[in-house]
Amino acid sequence: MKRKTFGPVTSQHVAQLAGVSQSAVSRTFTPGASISPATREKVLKAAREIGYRPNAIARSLNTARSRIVGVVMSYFDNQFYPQVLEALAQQLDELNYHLLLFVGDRDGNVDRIFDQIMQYRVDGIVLASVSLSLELSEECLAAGIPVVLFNRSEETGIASSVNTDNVAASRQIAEFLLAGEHKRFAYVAGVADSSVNLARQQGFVSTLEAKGVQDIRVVQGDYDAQKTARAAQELFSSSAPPDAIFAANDHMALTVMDVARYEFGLRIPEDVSVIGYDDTGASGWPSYALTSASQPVTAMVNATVALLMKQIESENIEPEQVVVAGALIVRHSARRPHFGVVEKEGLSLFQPQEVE
Amino acid sequence: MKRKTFGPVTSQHVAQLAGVSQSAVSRTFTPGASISPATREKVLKAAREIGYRPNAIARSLNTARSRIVGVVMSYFDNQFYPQVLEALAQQLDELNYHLLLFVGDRDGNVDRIFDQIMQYRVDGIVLASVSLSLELSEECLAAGIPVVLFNRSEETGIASSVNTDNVAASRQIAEFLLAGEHKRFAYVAGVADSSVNLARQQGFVSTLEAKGVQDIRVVQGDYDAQKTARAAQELFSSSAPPDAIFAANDHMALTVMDVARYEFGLRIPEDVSVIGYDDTGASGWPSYALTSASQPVTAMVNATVALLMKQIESENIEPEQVVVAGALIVRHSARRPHFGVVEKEGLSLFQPQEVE
DNA sequence: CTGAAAGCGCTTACAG
DNA sequence: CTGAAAGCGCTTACAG
Repeated sequence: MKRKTFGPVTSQHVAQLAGVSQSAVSRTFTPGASISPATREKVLKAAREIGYRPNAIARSLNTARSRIVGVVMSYFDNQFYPQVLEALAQQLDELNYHLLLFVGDRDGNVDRIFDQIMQYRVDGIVLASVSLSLELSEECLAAGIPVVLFNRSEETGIASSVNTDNVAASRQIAEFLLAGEHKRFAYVAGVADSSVNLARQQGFVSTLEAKGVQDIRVVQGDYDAQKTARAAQELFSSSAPPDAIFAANDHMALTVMDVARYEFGLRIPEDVSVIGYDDTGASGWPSYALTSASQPVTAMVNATVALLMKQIESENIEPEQVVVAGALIVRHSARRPHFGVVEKEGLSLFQPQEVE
Repeated sequence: MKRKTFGPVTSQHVAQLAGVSQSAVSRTFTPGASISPATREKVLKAAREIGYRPNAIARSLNTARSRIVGVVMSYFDNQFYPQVLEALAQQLDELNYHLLLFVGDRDGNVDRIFDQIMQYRVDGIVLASVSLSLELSEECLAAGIPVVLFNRSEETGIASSVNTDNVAASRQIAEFLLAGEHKRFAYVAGVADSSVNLARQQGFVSTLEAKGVQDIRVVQGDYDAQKTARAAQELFSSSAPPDAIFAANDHMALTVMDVARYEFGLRIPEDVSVIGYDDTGASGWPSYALTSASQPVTAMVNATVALLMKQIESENIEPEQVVVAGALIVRHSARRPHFGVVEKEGLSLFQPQEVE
């Protein structure tokens, strides 16, 4: 005697039990299909009785919609990404889409991931992986599947993307530090050719230079804790160590803080100010109290999902670059200037009067 | 003129181009199927030419294997889970399985998730969600789909599970604290009826009681940062505050440390020792240097995937409870005893000689 | 080794 | 509103 509960239950079984055609069963589970309340009820009852659920796989085969979106992500160490993933899963779920997760491996094996994505005929994909974004997005676009780049962009403007205004926010950080009367500046860079790193570095450095600051040091953290620690050590052991450091993201900024305090005995912000980018959970922990440019997860994910849905629905894919508004969240890791910091909803923000 | 690249490419198209039957195409993409090298080559060439990739959806329809495993997870704030997710995605990918992510929502809406899972005919599911594990696992088991509970278990032993030895590890924590000559103990509990919380509390409290310790305080942190902060405040503002606190996981332990230091000006470990469970990334950061019972992510995920595969392959599901070995990682958040701490591979572990 | 054909569980024109 | 039937893109006995 088999222990199997019932084996797979199909619409046929339900039809039989309800005494209707298989089409009728299908229709009662297809929103908007034409079906009388009476037969609908019969079907529903039968379905409940034998525990029937439409087979989504079979459905996608003829609708040519899988209702699956692929998410390519890596760098889970950076709390920003898990936060994004959680929000993405929830929002997608509300729209009855599902999330197939691909972890970009360090080898940057684009082809393999692309292959998998294509095989599952995902309806869309969001690329939030550090490295392999560009190639992958081109391939997907070429294959006609909607893509949105998350927290990254590419020059050609061929793909849609969602970002905060990296240049503007980094300029603001420079101004904040300048207003705090810092003298020796350093930038801890992420992976050198990542779009957000480029934008942040440019916004920061060019603003400082415009104000006549010289000798801005740039070291490579590459979004990696170990490399960042080494970069920080290099900075702090130099003859004229910086008194103001902007790290391209929070994860690196926290590492810089730890090195400063525990390896060099520096006080923050008395001896050195540190600012990050992301405003990720740990940045708010009192042990760090990191001043950081926020990337509003919910708003960014909202925009991403909206973009994706629009593209999935409309045939022709019109690329769109969305920029979500962030703010410079002021905490205690950087000396505060004497002006420009305002209180808002329990947070301190840097919002100097725009003068020009 | 349409801009579409080619539209969906099917095995039919390839067959035509290669001058073979559609079956032949199918066979060249089915490992182990009987096909001559010659026609295989023809097919591969044609496939490459028009960019063909087998449709995984269609395939699963007749193999009755989706090669998808569902992962139900929540509580992404706790870094342990993102770490697990990343490892899971990678290991599954190596076996050519895919990961469909479900985020258990706060409302504990089991039915909805179960519904989605069933609709996609996932081949297996891993439950790593705090709340809704039990009901969900029962439903899935009843439906005949392999389940493994991750970092949780249930009494009936009907479902497979992967855990560390929560009772033993918590007993060890008690002994460590005792050896450090602490006097007033407290336990910060997770969600009261979660299996791991129960086990940790029991291991900790019963060991202390056996040694004659009285007045062990238990407060509820519920795996929630806010509640944990309140619980810690309660602890520290009492007349005889504890000098030794074990929090059911690292995430809560870090919060306790922050409250102790920044709200009560306590020194750690001079005034109070704090120990956690998980040995999650942030615990190693110098700002915390949390002493914690480790949950080896890779080993646990290995075991999970192995269990899942075994169950997917064999028809009858033999539930199995796997216990992965952890260790008490000694850092600086708790006073060290004068014996029992050994150095191993750059880490300090608590390994007193077993006497009894 | 190979092809014709049935079938996986659905959706969706098409007639009625 | 309803059912019979074709078809989605594959896999897999079955004959040869």
